[in-house]
Amino acid sequence: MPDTLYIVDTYSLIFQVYHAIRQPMQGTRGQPTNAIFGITGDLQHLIKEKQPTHLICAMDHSGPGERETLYPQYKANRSAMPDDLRPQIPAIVDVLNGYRIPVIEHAGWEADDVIATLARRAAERGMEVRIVTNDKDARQLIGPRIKLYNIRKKQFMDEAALLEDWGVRPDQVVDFQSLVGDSVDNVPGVPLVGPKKASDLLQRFGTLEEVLAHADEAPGKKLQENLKTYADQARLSRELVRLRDDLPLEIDWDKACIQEPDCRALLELFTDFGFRRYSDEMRLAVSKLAPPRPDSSTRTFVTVDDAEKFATFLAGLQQARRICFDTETTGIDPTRADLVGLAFCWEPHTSYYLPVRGPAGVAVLDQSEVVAALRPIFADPSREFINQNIKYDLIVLRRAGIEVAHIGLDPMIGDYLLDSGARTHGLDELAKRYLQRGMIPITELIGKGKTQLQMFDVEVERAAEYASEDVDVALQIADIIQDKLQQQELWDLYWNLERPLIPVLADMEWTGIKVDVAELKRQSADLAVRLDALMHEIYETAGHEFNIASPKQLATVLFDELGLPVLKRTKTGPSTAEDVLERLAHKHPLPAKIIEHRQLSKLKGTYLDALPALVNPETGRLHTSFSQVTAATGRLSSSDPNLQNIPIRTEEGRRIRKAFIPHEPGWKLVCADYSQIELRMLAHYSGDRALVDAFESGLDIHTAVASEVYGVETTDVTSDMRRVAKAVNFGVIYGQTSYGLAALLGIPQADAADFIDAYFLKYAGVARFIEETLDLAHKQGFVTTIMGRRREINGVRSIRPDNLNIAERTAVNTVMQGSAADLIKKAMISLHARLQREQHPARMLLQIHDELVFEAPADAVESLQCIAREEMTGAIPLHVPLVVDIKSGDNWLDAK
DNA sequence: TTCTTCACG
DNA sequence: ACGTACGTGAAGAAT
Repeated sequence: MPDTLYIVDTYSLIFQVYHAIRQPMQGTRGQPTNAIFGITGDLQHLIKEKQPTHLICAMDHSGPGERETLYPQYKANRSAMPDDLRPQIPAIVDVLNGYRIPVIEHAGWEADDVIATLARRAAERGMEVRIVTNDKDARQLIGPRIKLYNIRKKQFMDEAALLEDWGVRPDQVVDFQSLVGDSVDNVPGVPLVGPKKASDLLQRFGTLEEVLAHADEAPGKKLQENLKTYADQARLSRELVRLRDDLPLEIDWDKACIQEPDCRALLELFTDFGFRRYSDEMRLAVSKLAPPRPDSSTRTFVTVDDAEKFATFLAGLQQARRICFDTETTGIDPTRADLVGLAFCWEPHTSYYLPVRGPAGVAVLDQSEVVAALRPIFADPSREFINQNIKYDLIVLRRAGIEVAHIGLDPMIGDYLLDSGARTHGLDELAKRYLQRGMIPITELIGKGKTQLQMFDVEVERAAEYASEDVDVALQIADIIQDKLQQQELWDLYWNLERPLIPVLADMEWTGIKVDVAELKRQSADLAVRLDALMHEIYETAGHEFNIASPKQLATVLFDELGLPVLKRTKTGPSTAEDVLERLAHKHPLPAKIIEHRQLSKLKGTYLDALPALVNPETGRLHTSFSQVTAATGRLSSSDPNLQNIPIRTEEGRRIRKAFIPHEPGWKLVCADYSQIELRMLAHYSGDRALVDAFESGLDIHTAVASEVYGVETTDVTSDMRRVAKAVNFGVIYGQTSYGLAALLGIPQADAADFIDAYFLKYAGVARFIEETLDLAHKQGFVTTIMGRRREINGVRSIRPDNLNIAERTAVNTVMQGSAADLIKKAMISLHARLQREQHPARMLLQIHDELVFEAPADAVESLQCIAREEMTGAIPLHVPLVVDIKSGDNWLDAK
């Protein structure tokens, strides 16, 4: 492959994107950024998608050029640079520098001439050249190695494409333009000659001179006259249009090679411009620039591998009050992981590793002796234990027979509270951020992929080095994060909410939930039959077999073969998402069948077939993992398996819940749901009288809102009115647009807009709350939930058009979603404590954002309901009543 | 690894 | 010009 050079006509691109992005965009200091944003996107597209080996940006040099000397009116029709574009130019140069893309300009000549020169010289060196421009003048440069690239349409123009468009060869382009003229650049041309005539004439006579010489043979009297009268004007035009490709440029081709960008500089720029996504990407790139690992001689670690060393270690540990520890185990699922070793650190730079399992024949400690000796120390509430992701170790230790009484700071969770939007809160990441150092990657010990080893296969000394680094680093970082949490008034949130939640979640994960595997298999077999029949119907309807699960193949069938209209596109092609298929369903029988097939195969693949494989063979139950640090709003997330998205909305899906059952006969599942928790939060925050009243009245909230907005009695609210009101109620929480509401309800956008207006008129307090939230978000750069959780928000505009932008929707939604998350966490903690205190047999199993699932003996269900209702409704006093619906049953379906 | 789709609140 | 209601996780196809 020859080298490929992309030459960017930078100003051409700047004007394109400036005019393309009409929405006002502002950086953190209020400066306009739309063109910078557009250019950045274009550069990334070029670098990532086109993958050139070389890239150069050509820019006009300011000041009059030689063409003006030749023809003063040249480019006189070009409007001056807009005021909000000019200040963006230096910023764009900064971005180019950040990407280390050379900027080339040449006094007195335009970028076009620079481009022409670069293109010729590069082609002579054997490079493939692509010129990124919309400027028609550049078409004269097209050649065997030189093409134009239209970055907006993502299309190349070569000789063939040129012939198709203008009907001329590249060497005829100058003559073509001289005949036609160009009103934008104020190039005169010959009157009456447009693209079509110019093309005909040139095809017949070859060149401008020949056309002028044979003026008499041109069709039409007036045209013949014009060709004679304006001959000199055409010749002048030729001089204006013809580009110079012989500028005396000094080109350092090495500098034009694509280089690693200066990520730190770009991060700073993008942050200043308020480019959320780009700055996130850069932050990621910066974080990948691995800092050096400190010399291992700066810390010591002791491998405690005999009784004598163990005794010495224990004596030291006894003295320690604040202890960082970590477990090395046989796996990542704590409910089935066995101990391989334990690491401890209570003073910086000195740590200990206790191997209990190692490669064959290596001296290790006896696990039961270690456990027996450590048990009372972990159980001592006067000691504080800290660790990265301590919930994992709580479960591992419990499995090994150790309970941890007193938990201190988990740096992972602390970091999450400091910056809930950070991509990860892993220890290696924290080490980079807080200590500017790298760590031994686990893959260095056990490898990765298929050949991955077990921790106990690793030489004990190396395992010790790795494990002791972990605890040492975690302890140091814990101190730093603790300071930051205290400074930022987040300590209370950690200490009294997130920290006490850790053992609650550990308990829930440890307990797990029982599933009826036979029931899942029965349902799976049912669906297999239906899917098979459906598959054959689909093949028949389509006329041939194809992979129904492949959006790409499906798109070919729907849009190419059946000729159905493309209603929506994804980045890579026509969308086949459900809403699209739904709108196509009245045109053809296939889309409906696809929808059904998709739905059933989703249920089968994601739930019915996947869940049985995840049942822990030791416990016979499913043990999900709750993450406390994943959702930026403060919600929990659930994975491996995700038990927060078990189907409920369709009949077939709902049925899956029949397979979730209590772990013992005679027990029941109990579900306790907060009713309209986020809307109640909205009422609480806004204090809106009408909304608070609606909740106090105890009426169905959607009916109440419909009655208010439509101005009818609640008894006269139709189901359609309620449906609209319900959508708007959700819309307020999400930061709706009239477009979105209209699409959702299938009503005209104007109607949707009218309803939204009417809503905000009735609920003016809600409108005020949104305004205040946005003001605050803009001023302080973050929003806060009811318990003081913070989420950083970038990109809230100071001057807003009708709709909220993404950052603004996020800001408003986070206050409600996050506050609801705080509330249920608080409830979980007090509920858990109370069940324990009262020695209640019930166990909390799952949390699904506004719902808790328990299991309890049948005769304890009633008391559980009382306790749950009391603790949940009373978790945090609000300005509106909280309502909790509770049901019980023999399985999750019956308990909902 | 990334994209698309779809399950939930 | 682009996208279109917030927040998640998993599966399967394509790259």
